[in-house]
Amino acid sequence: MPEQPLRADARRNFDKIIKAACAVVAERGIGAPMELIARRAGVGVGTLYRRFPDRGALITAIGDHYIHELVDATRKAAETGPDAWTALRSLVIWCAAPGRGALATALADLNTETFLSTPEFARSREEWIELLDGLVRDAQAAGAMRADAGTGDIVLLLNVFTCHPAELPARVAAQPARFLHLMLDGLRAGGTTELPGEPAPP
Amino acid sequence: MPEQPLRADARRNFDKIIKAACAVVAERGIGAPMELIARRAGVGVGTLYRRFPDRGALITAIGDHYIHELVDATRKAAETGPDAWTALRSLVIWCAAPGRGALATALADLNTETFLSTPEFARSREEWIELLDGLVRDAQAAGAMRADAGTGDIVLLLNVFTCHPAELPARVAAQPARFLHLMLDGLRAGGTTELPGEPAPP
DNA sequence: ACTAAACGGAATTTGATCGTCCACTTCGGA
DNA sequence: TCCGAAGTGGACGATCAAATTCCGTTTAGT
Repeated sequence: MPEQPLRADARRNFDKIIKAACAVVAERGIGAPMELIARRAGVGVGTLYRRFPDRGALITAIGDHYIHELVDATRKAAETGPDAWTALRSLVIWCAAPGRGALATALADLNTETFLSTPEFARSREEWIELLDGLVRDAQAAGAMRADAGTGDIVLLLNVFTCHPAELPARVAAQPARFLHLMLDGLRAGGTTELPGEPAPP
Repeated sequence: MPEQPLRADARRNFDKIIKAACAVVAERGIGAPMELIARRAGVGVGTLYRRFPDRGALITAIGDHYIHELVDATRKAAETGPDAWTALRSLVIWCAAPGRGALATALADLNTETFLSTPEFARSREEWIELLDGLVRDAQAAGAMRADAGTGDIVLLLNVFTCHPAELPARVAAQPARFLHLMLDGLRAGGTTELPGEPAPP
């Protein structure tokens, strides 16, 4: 989101930095060393600091980037999937892709005072919840998803699934799909266990 | 595991330290500040260092403590549960109890060079796998558990579920049972999705 | 009552990360 | 082609958190 048009090379570096920062933050969390990020981007710390005055600015940029990607992916899934359940499933898989979920978890550590309270962020978030909610309702109406779980459950399930990869055994990281499917089956209609507690609100 | 008989008060502190260390490591991982552990145990850092020359020694002690608890819990579940599936289910729930799973994940970060390669540890681990394997086979033979998932899958599913609580949204931490049940249903016989990949070996 | 053992926590040491600064390089318009 | 603004990398000094040591004081146990 640079205000002034950047010079071509600077623009390139900006992108490289965001990308690297996403990866590194996913691996090491919000407090990852700035230098590590710079290195990963193939750039000097000086360059990093020129574009983002401090860690806060960088993290904000990452969060912004992430929420937009998320909304896009959700919308695309809704449009593409032959039916709501399929869309839901592919969205969940998208969210849990290596690094993506971890990034989300890391970002969740953010103080609420940060950009998480920005009206712009709030709007994106709401948009996302709404899309997701629509999918869930449709999937349930179609009888594909058990009625005793809600949108909030999905969000939480995702959170549960998405540890920092660094903390996962290699084999899980290597084929997360297998375990995701186990969980997804748990959500399908015809679940045999009565779930304890209340459906979590979004 | 003190060699020489300790003075009564020292023995008491030893236990308090192990307990506190388990809790703190579960919350903050392997690298948790030693002072935090000491404080949590209601003890000075000096005392902590008197008993455990360095962090390594403390972590080793914790790991040792944990693997034994795990084997015991598994054996007890096998003996108690009216059937294998019930035993399996209650064991999984035991493992994912607040703090327990997180401790396991934290310990998994350990370098293999550490005590994880101790013959004694290896033996305990094997014992555990064997017990678990027996339960899984029985549950599958009884038709209660889908045949396309194995012991290794359970171990990994547990790993997936057990992030550091510090990194989980409060609501997940507050009622993990709900999400566990979703996953457990995914494991029950009659799963509707063909799982990708191979059953993970233990 | 006496001594070896244990205690707590202040003080010191160590190591890591931050963010600044500046000499050098590159882009892109004239 | 040339020049200045914009951009770059990375060494450097300040800061800080945590590890570990040290020692005067307290306590268990005989």
